[in-house]
Amino acid sequence: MYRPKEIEKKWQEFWKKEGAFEPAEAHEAPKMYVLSMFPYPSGRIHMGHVRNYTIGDAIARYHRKMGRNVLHPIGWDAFGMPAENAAIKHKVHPKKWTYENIDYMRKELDALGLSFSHDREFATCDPVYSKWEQSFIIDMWEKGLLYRKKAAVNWCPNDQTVLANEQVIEGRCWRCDTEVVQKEIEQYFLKITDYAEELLADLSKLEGNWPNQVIAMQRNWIGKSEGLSFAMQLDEESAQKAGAESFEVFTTRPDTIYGVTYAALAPEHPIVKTLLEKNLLDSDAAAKICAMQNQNARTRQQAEKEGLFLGLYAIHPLTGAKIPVWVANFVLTEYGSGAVMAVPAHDERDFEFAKKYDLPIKYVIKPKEGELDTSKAYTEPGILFDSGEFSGLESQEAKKKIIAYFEEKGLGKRTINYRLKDWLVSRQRYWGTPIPLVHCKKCGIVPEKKENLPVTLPEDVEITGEGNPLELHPTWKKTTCPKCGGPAQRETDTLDTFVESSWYFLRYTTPSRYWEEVPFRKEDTDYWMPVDQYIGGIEHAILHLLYSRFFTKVLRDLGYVDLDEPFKRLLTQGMVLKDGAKMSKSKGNTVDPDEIVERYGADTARLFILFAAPPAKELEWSDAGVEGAYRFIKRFWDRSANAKPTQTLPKIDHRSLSKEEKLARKKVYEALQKSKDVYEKHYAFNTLIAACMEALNALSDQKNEDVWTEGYWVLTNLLEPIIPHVSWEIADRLFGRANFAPIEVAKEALEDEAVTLAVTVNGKRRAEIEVAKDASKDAILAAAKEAAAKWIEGKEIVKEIVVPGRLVNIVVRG
RNA sequence: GCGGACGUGGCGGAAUUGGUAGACGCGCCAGAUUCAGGAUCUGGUGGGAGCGAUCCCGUGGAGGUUCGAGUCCUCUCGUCCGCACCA
Repeated sequence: MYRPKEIEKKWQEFWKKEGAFEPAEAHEAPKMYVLSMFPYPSGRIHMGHVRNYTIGDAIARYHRKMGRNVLHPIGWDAFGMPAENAAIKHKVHPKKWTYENIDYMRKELDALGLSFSHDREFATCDPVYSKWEQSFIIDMWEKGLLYRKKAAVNWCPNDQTVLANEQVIEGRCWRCDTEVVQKEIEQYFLKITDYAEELLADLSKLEGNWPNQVIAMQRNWIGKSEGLSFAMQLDEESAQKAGAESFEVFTTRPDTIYGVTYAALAPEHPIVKTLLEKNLLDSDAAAKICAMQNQNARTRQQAEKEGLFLGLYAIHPLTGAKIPVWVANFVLTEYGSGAVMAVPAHDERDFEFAKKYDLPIKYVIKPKEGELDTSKAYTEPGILFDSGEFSGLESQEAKKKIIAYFEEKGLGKRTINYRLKDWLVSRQRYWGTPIPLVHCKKCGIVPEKKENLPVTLPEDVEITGEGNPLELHPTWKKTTCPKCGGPAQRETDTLDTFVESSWYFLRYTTPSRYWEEVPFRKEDTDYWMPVDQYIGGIEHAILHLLYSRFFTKVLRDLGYVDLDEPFKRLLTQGMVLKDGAKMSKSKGNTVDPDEIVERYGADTARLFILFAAPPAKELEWSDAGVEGAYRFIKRFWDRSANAKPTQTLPKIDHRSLSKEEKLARKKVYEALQKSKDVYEKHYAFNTLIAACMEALNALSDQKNEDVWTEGYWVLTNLLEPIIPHVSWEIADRLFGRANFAPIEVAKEALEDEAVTLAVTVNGKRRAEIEVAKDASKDAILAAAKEAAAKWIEGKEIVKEIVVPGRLVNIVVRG
């Protein structure tokens, strides 16, 4: 009788007692670092976690059984706003709430039989973790990679904090979905833009090992574009009005420069501000511009193109023509220089704007073939005309020559622009890593001395949700200046929690007893890094994965690691759906993992999740499917009675077996052969499970005890990563687990002496023939013609094709 | 608009370099067992025609390459995801 509860409890206790999953500290055996993204301790695990950790666990267990030194750690991404929200709502301290959640969730994960190293477990809110994070932050400050500036930032009015660009989804807060507003405050930024080029270039190293989608998303996010930037000179009168001689513009289409008929500034452009301050625009115009400025990013995106003439004229740098200068709502202040040269003939946006305000449209590029259609913008490359000395050139060539001309004459220069912006890392929240900086009236902003780290959070705080508790604390921020010793104030901002998750994978490489002395040991990161297989949700395609790549490069340049990229292979697992929608509390379509484990056992939950869909695809929850998984395990358990205990793989004389016995062996070894690709290459666990099911079905059609025994020897090995508890129990009873090691494929079991070939006539399947494995082509053809006589009779045979082991195709005519 | 993924039975999904489409599981049908229900076991199950051996049609659609296409090429329709006035 299969009793999952007893078996699972037994082995979970055994694994714990034995410390069965701690990696060897010696750096001798070939290593395998398998990592599922660590969870936020929200309170309870959900099916997404179960899927994430089951996939990682299957991979880790496989490699362990193959004799590799496997690092498969777990930890807790423990800082963050939900803890504060819980504090506000339930009057419980964030620290208490967080650590209690961790204790509960650890039990839930253990109940799934996940083979984690528990020695290396930590929470990112542990002060001993903050200590090193603060140390890195100080290094970055000293290197100028962390800096402070006043900036218009994304402010979430609900969470009372700033958000990074990456955390604003369609104009709303990524966490609470509140509409984000703009606010100007002093903030800390990490200079991720210094690494834009390398972050972009190194994506090509990840190709083939990371999903294309993630690579494409990061490329797009970094958003590199090359072109020409130059100064548009204002005429004398305009310069006086604007209080500026010129303004900078950027274009990726210098080949269209002779088609410039106007210029457009962003509503926030300094020249526009000056005009407003000097009251040089009439009240209607001023009101209109203010309205544009006050539109948030989201509504502006959807708004119709709007603008107005500023009464200024610029000089075309090549033709000397007078170019009217407009303000326009479609010009983004944060990209490039916040101003554009407009070429309505060859840019859709400029065209739309020109049509609306009746501005001239001048075509200067024509297609290589065919007519120019002047009812719309022609945005493709082509041949230049009406472009002075550049007329007749192709776009590509003209771009180069025009940039060269500008550089030669000192008018402008070749420029690369990125969409990526510096990472805003400060948060006005309590439950985060304190930024280890001190404000001194005399010395300015000074880093805390490293020997004083960590700067820890005060515990006696009241969290109300209004303002920053560190700012409001009566004494915490009072300190002395690390430089001059005078009175000073601590920085009260804390770090974005994505900083913690940007290096946690390095921490795991070093045994916990060193954690007080070092963030991680170089010898350990040299051995373990990069992570061989990283597994997590696609929602981290940009945020976490880009920040981690950045941090790795920074830590490399600071001398901590010798590594360019942290994650060698990435698997983004699909969502878990119920009734076609993502499981969520608000939709009320969740399935509680604890209930499934309680009812069927962890092995059933794991089997169902790995069988129902390949890991990268969405997985539709099915109660009937879970029942099916449970039935399979029960059969697997019950039929193990057909095998006999042994310490060695039985020797079988293959030739003496019956057809059914041979087929059973074949299915068993086919599954074994498949397992290598599944566990090491494509992770299509569903197909391996199907192969094991076929093998069990085939074993059940015969009665040979040795074949049964051999079958279980192989199948408990293959299924151990997927359904570990029942596999350990059976393998322990039958084989003393002697089979938990690499197994050789018995080649004779895979080679049939007779093969079945399909006979097709003109590609249509007509018959089947059975021929000896080594039958000659002539013999096969003769058999095929006999079997397909009915379709060949009276017709001329044009061609005969024999595909060994597959089919025969006879092509006839008439 | 740009980028990515994808489209196969009632459902989830299988199908090496092009080589017997629908493995495996769910569901459904029938039978066995059981006091009953449930559970278990055995068999069947793409659609259509026929008593039947058999035949025809079938991988979103239309073409093409090929002895042979779910797989390759062209066009087209549709779904999902990400980014989006980025000059």
